[in-house]
Amino acid sequence: MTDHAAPPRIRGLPSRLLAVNALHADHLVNDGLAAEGARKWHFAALTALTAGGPASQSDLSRRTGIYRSDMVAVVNELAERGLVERTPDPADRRRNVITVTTEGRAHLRRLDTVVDAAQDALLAPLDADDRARLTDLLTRLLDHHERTTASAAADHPAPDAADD
Amino acid sequence: MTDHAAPPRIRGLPSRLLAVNALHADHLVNDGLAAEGARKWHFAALTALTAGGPASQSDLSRRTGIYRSDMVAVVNELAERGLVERTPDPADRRRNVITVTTEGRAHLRRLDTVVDAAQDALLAPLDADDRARLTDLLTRLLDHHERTTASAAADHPAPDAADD
DNA sequence: CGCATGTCAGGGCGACTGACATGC
DNA sequence: CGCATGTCAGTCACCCTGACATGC
Repeated sequence: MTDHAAPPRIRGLPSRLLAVNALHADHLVNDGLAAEGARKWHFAALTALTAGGPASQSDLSRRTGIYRSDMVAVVNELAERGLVERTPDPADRRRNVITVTTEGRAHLRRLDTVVDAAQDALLAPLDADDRARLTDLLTRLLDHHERTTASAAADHPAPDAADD
Repeated sequence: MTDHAAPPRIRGLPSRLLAVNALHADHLVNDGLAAEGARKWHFAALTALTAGGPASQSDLSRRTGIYRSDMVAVVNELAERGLVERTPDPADRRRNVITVTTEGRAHLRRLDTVVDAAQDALLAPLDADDRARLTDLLTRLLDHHERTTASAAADHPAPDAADD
């Protein structure tokens, strides 16, 4: 082979490494979820609801990092499939209270295994120690940038669970 | 504060950590480049050209990870601004040979400092050792998945410089 | 012939911005 | 009054799939 591979300058750029790896990770997760007829947002919303209890759409938006405007469609889809219920909040008539159904919980259980499998495929080349190191480093990065971003911004949710 | 933060289950998912951090990184890089009137692709293409020498658009596509179909627009924009030149290849009349101009090199020098600054902002919370660790882990992940993906796929470029 | 190149047309998804009616 | 909520409409970048004409 000649010398025309991608320049190391660009290959090793942290921002690029993050982007490309995130792409691969996304494919793994999306492919898995697609097999169950779901997408990242369904998983994120169901997880947030199961872990944090019933919530308004705005709450859900903040918990998951999905925009309020996009949350409408997500809840619609989940509701159509009977995975959540959307009922008006008697205490605050602006709100809908979103609740997971029993089927929703069952569905989430299946999604969980699929997502776990994807994480495993993603991290395949790393042993347990390296996985922990990577998670730790990424978490520290995230915390830092969430803190930094926190000051600005009013409408958009704290980038929380933009991804699976 | 109450207990309604994002569920740890989702917060700590490697695929999500990658996605959210990649988003932050993208913003940093894009904002920096925007100040110079450029975008990721411009930087990627100019870098590849400068490092690897003149190339056809297909070559460039393979080097950078930008799809052939999208490369057209990138080269158009760079050419309009006089940063590259597109000349027919006499040896193979299907091809255009793309060459960086002097202005292109000067421009890239400015982009380089901007991108470096973005990397620095991105990695701010990590010391030199941790940065090296992170880069190493991400590189290993990338190598693994490139190898795995390599078997399939014909048309699309090896995901190389999809970012910045 | 099969294969590569440049080009265009277009789909799909996700991030993101407004605006607006309703209700607090 | 200002502010939050749910909703709709729509932009933009990126990822990705064809298809097609030309030339090797």
